Amino acid sequence: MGRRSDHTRSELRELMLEEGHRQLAEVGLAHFSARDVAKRIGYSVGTLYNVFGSYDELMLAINARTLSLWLTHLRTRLAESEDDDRIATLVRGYFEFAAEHRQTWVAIYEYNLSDGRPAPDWYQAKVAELMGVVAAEIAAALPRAAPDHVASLARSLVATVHGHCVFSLYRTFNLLGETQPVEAALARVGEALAAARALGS
Amino acid sequence: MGRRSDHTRSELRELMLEEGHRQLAEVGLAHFSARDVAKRIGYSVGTLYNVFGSYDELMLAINARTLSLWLTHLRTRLAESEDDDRIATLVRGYFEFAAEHRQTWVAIYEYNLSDGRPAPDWYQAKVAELMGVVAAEIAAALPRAAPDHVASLARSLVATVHGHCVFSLYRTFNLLGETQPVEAALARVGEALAAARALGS
DNA sequence: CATGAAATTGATCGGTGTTCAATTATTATT
DNA sequence: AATAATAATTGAACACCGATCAATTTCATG
Repeated sequence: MGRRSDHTRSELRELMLEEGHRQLAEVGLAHFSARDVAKRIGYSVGTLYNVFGSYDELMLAINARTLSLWLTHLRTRLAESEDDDRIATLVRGYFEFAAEHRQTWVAIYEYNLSDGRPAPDWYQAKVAELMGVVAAEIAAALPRAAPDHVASLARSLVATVHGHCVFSLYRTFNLLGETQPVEAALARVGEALAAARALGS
Repeated sequence: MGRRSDHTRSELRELMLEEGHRQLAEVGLAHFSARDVAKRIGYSVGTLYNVFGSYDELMLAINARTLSLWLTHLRTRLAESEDDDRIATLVRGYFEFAAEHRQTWVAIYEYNLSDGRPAPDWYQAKVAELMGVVAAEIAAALPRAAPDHVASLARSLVATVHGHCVFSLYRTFNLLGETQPVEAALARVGEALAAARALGS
């Protein structure tokens, strides 16, 4: 009983993406199932494969959606923040989003494409957009720095914050003696910026 | 045709662990299969489950083995290094090991126990041992620092290096314009130590 | 040699991603 | 309006996976 005109192709895609994202947030990557996503919106597995082509493409689309949500989260925090330390706002925003969207955030990093292929350009562009937001704030914080240096420092600082965030969320590494990962990350970022300023002036 | 006396229980465990580690290194976590491990050493699935009890315990044991290898790698590098910057040696050792043992190293972080249970104490102790090696070098580098401060800084610096290492190994995040992650990590660690020294003196 | 305990097996279960012939629904053509 | 062509949808089938457990085989003990 096909319902060819119930939804257009793009409506169907949107339906699956929405349900897929909800599903991933609920059960986590380990228990995520494309079959279930299809079932929950009342279609069969075959239709999902007709729309997305493969599990990889579905997961990529879901992760891209998470990246978009993350981007708007960061931009909103920047816009509404009273704090004039915009980089600290970014760091806190990084942790906030990861904590609030644990499962979908983790999936961004834990899902690797089959046989280790790199992500397609459109996806990498989304990641670059996120990095761009950071780079812009770092450029503002270091007016005298060269663009190359800013980009490279942005990557390094994101890596720094990411490392702290990962260690705070993964229970496997929860060494006893709790730390304050956000404060530690802020300290490391602050030191790096101070060092860059000292060198650049 | 059971071969009850071919191997003792611990020999069997060692066999499975060895083959499991080799298998994981070859095919990666995504294609790793307990069935295959059993088959390759000439036993059936049931026997593997008789020895390890569950997939979780097998993976935990394999990851623990990777941690041990990592530990000896770091200690060896420290012992044989001509460089008097022992912390730089540690940082380079971190990257070296991750690059040389990609699949098994990634599994340490990507394998999460079922339903999110925390790792058992004996496993967390292994992780703590690794952290201890780092903490010892940081304590030596900051003679005037309080032990609490050293431990907390050690965690933060490991997180920093880890973040850089992850970004350098995950192809999904390979933003164009390659960086030198090792150098960046060394710079961040150096700045943090300099800041700690400036504060502590 | 007999017996009972321990080790080993592999069929079985419910699940996964993926494929694809068959069916159904829509559109185009006559 | 009837028919042909096209597109969408289905779900059974396949080859895997982790996990279970009754049946079998091995071995030490009496």
